[in-house]
Amino acid sequence: MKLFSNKGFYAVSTNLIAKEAGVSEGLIFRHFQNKVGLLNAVMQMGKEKVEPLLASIAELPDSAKRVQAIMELPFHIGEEDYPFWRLIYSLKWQNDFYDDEMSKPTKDILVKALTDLKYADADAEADLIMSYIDGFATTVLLKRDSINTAKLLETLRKKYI
Amino acid sequence: MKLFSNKGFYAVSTNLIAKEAGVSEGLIFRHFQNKVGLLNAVMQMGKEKVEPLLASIAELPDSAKRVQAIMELPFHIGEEDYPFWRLIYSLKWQNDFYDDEMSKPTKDILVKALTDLKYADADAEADLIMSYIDGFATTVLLKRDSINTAKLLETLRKKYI
DNA sequence: TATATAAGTGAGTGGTTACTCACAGTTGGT
DNA sequence: ACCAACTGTGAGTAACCACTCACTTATATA
Repeated sequence: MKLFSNKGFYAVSTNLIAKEAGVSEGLIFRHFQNKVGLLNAVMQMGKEKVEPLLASIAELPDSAKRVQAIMELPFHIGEEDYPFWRLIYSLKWQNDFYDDEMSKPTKDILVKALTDLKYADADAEADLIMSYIDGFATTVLLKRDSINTAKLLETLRKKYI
Repeated sequence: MKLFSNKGFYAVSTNLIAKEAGVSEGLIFRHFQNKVGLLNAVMQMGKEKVEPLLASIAELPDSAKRVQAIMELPFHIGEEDYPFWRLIYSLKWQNDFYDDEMSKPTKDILVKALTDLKYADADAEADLIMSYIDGFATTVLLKRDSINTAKLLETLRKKYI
């Protein structure tokens, strides 16, 4: 996951992966059939870690808090999950792997919460917030060294809370 | 540019580039030395097209209009410039090519405009808007088929104007 | 302990990669 | 018309790619 997310799927060879993992190259193909199979397995692992987090947000009784929790998701990514999210976002930009469906559960939670809050056009509002999230994720994952993400979150909260 | 932006730098071979361009493979290396040289030339072309646009925004006398113009930049990308911007954003996610300096001129315009508008913390505010922009660009460049970007811009304007 | 199954290895495979180079054609100045 | 410099070609190259396979080692069950 670390290699894929840092260098990109095509830029990292199975030879390097095996070396970094301390196993033989052949083992990769016994377990995952091919390189894409390894990528899928790696993605599946990440997805299974994320799903319960999303489920816990969906269960929050306060609609406004649900919107807030979703919007602030990128700021609460743990250091250990950075490689996974970097991988997700970098794959977005490669035609072969782009999966539009992945963000749907998140948007659904948003639309429902915004409808509860009597927003006139909950769907359009949700699309806007989903765009924000992509932006926050980009900033947190790529610029955390050069900008203060805690301050960014603070500035965001002053606007919305 | 089209090939690099759709498939990613490492996923596209110089053989394919030459075929699509209708020239011999050797010509690529005569003109650009190596594959990275070609990428740089392609990026330089794009940058030179973008610079005058940014300069014209910087010259707007109304500070609020300058902020608005910057924030809405992704919504006004012409169809013909999509490949360039897709390339810029996809390269962001590859360690080898990430260039933090590229967005600096844009942020500088923002900080100056927000300072004129007497914002208490113009820098933090600018960082937030820069994040928004990354999000809008992601949406416009990747989801223009599945979501209505005109409506997204409309929803955004209702909030800020 | 015996045996079947699974996990792991590493040398080898054909195909592809970025890149080179000797050569051919085109251009522009005198 | 000549030459020098530039533009373009395509066959060739070593390195690397994802992937295979005959083989060895570890594990589980009875």
